[in-house]
Amino acid sequence: MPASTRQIIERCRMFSRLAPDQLDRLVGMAQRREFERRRLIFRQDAPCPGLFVLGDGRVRIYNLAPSGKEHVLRLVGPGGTFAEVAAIGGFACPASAEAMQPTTCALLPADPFKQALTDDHELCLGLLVGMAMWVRHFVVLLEDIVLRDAISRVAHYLLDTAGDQADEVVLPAMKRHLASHLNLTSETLSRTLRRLDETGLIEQADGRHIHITDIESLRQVADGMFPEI
Amino acid sequence: MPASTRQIIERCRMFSRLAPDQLDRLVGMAQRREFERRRLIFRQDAPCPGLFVLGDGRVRIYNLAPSGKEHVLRLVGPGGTFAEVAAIGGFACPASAEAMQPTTCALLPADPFKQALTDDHELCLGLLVGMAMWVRHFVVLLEDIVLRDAISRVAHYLLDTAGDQADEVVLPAMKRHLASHLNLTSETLSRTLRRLDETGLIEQADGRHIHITDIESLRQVADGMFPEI
DNA sequence: CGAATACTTGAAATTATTCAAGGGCCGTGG
DNA sequence: CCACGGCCCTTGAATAATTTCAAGTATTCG
Repeated sequence: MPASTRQIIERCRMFSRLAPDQLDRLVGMAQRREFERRRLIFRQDAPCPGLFVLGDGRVRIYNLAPSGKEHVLRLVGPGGTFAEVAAIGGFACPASAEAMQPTTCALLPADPFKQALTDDHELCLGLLVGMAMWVRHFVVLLEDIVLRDAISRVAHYLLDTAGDQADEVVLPAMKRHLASHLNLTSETLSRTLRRLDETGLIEQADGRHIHITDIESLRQVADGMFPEI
Repeated sequence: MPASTRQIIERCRMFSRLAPDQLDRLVGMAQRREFERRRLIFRQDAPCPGLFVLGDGRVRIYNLAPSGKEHVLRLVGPGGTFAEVAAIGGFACPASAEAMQPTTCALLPADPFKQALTDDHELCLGLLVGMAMWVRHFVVLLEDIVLRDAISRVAHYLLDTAGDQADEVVLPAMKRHLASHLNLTSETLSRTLRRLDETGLIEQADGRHIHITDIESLRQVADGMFPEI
């Protein structure tokens, strides 16, 4: 059963602190948008249509270099948002977005949304805090790419994606997109996972599932100490 | 003549849209902080003391990997702010900060500043927009590092730093810090600048000053087309 | 002026990429 | 139900970009 536009907005983490009538206002301006698998949602440098709230499906935010190389900036899942920054700042989309699966979104158009921000202090405050969290996540990604080598990056990603308790990782995208996100080629990611598997730190069940078998050692690898065997 | 704490806050780009009484409130909570050259302002993972507004001097925001490698995340000049994100989000400093020159700041302590954000809608809105700009700049940096090779990165940095009209670049930090910012070693930066100089796209006057002699070609280099000579 | 630090340059080493080819999974259609 | 074609993933070998190491020169600060 597909989520209603209201449900999409209510379930969004960015809006979890809002009061009912504030939510109402957002629901009032929201436009429902559906995308089939592989459909382009918006293109880099196009005017930003507004803030997208993701209900079902998955979206890949990516950038293309003139050379043709692609970088996956974010992988957004249900409850997440995208194009927030461009919608708020009023500039063009800094990246492209594509639906990786059949996807349902609520679109909060840029102008009414900015008006709501101007009128509604709570909304503004909530978004500010939400954005701060987002920036931190982003800084971590940058530092990962710059300060860690391939194997540390992959180890850190697995630990981060598994969450605090779990030792089971479900990869949220094709490996070549994950690789691009971590600034690796898919070949390097493949080789790196094999090394981690061969040294007994993880087990690659099927293509999408990875089991962490030695979390302590994996943490050491993430911190730059690969145990020489 | 050193700027007063009030002047520091009035001249800050982030607060340029604020009305006088809103500025007053910030000035009221501000603490003046001075740092000598090379002095650590705060350390990565320490509790965030608040939002720093930079009056005079220069500050380097950087991160250290366990391996010892350093990455310069930002170079902040007069009128800029730092530690905004941690102050707003209420988490620990994601990086360290060091004064590169004798530096004067106004510190807006985290708790009163957050209170001001809660009370003052204009302030909140201004900061939200300011932060959106900052995120965009940051995304550009990440895409630079990931999608461009060394020579394109340097060319792009020079064009960006020169501004729209000017063809004169004044480097805001030691070359090894610039190199780290662009995720290069200082050796690679040195070699890259020499290549650009030898091909006649730039002229290295003295250590700190670079003159752009062929802006069109430099743009092409930034877009990944290095003219094979 | 002198010591410390920053910058440049060349040669060697290394990591990750590129190129090339084979294997595996999945959905479609017979 | 099985065969076919397409795409994704894996693996190995060769390549290339950047780093590291080492040494010398220039600059800056006290």
